[in-house]
Amino acid sequence: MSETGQPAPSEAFDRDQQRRRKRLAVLKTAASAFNRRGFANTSMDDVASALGISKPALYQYFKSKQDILYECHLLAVQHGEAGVEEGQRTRGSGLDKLLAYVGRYMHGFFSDLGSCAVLLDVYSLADKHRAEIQKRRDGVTDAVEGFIARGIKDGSIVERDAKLTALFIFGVLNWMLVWYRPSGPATPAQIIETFVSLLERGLAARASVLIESEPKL
Amino acid sequence: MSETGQPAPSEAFDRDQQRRRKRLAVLKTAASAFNRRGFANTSMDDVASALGISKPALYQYFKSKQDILYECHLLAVQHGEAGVEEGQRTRGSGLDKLLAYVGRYMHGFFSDLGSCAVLLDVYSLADKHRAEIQKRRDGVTDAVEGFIARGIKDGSIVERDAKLTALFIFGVLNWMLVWYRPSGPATPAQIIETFVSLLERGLAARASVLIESEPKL
DNA sequence: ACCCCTCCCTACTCGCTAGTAAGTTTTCTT
DNA sequence: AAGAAAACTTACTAGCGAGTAGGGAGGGGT
Repeated sequence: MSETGQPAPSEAFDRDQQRRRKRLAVLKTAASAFNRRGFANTSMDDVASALGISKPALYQYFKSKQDILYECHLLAVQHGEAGVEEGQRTRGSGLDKLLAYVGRYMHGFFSDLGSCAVLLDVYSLADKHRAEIQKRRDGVTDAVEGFIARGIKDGSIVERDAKLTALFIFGVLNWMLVWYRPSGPATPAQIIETFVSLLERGLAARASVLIESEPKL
Repeated sequence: MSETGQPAPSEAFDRDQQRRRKRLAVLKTAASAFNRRGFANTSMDDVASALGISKPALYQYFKSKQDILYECHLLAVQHGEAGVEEGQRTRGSGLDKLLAYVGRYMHGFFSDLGSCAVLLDVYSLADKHRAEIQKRRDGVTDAVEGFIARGIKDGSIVERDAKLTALFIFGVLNWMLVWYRPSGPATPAQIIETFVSLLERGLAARASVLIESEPKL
């Protein structure tokens, strides 16, 4: 009926496809620069010349500089929320749920977006956007604290302040955005394995992980 | 001999003293704002009105906005270096040295400067200052990695990548600057205790800490 | 009483950059 | 081939904020 009648624009190089790819390239380039040098220290001209185009070309894909930042934050918070869902889905102790969250979040962070996400510079967002991001972040924080509180109750996590423990974990995770470069020496898999086991040993009430390595001497 | 002959300006209200106190107030106010909202989002007018004075008054104490940032970074890196010295002074395993570093750093962070330190926005520094700060930070990083490597060798730290482990720790420590408020619910002592024991358990080859809590069930 | 020094104010300048206007090249359609 | 739409360019505008000029108030020394 109301279909526009286009014969499914076929091939891999139709207009919209290209447009989306270019848009993503802008997002990635900008995010990388934002993470490296900071949002305010990155001009739109910087982003443009990094892509080999001129500034106004950027405005075909994003309404404003803040809009780019907003989408970066959206991606980051979506990964957080995906991690929370993973934790809720996971059957087991509070610790199991927590580690499921951490694993899912890190996996998302590394895989699908190089490092499009930004965490700092929330304040650079327009009030309306900032409120939304803050609220969704708070949701993630609450859920993670919930996993920890549950773990403390069920005995899988050694007794400790749930809020402080959450801040400990967020520190580890958020700092990745500052130092991680896809070109760096460590592979995502190594990073995930190291960090998860550091957290697991630090939190676990039972020293289950100790088994895997014989004591030296 | 070459003393200026002033009869030691006596009391608590001599000129220089007041000046230094005002200067410190500027530094603390600015640093707090920088940490909260970011360097670029904080105008000199903001800082001034937070102190109840006008912008040009600030320029009596600091040459430029960047100068304030530079001193914040100096304070931060000095605490890092003090931690490294503490670690080097400490006799014992690599783990002991590492934990001495962490403890000293956190203690310095909380006590003497509320939160004057800034870590992000290194890029907002002038090139010359940035180079210095980066270099000194690299020194701290190397030393911490050294503690970890030593701990891996002497068996006090469970085998793991020293660089990644250092990044894990720096994440925890650096993120404090973002969330810590002196007015917050947790006391510095609680935070130090919780974080140090989380790190110790995560890193230690022997589960020495387990002794302190009876297994539940 | 006078001067001078410190401190701080109001009222500017000037550079930098986000965003826009208007024209040009490219690319798809028919 | 013609024409229209999309993509991108150069050349601007406008506003924000760091830093400054220059003046005024207060206090301590002589």
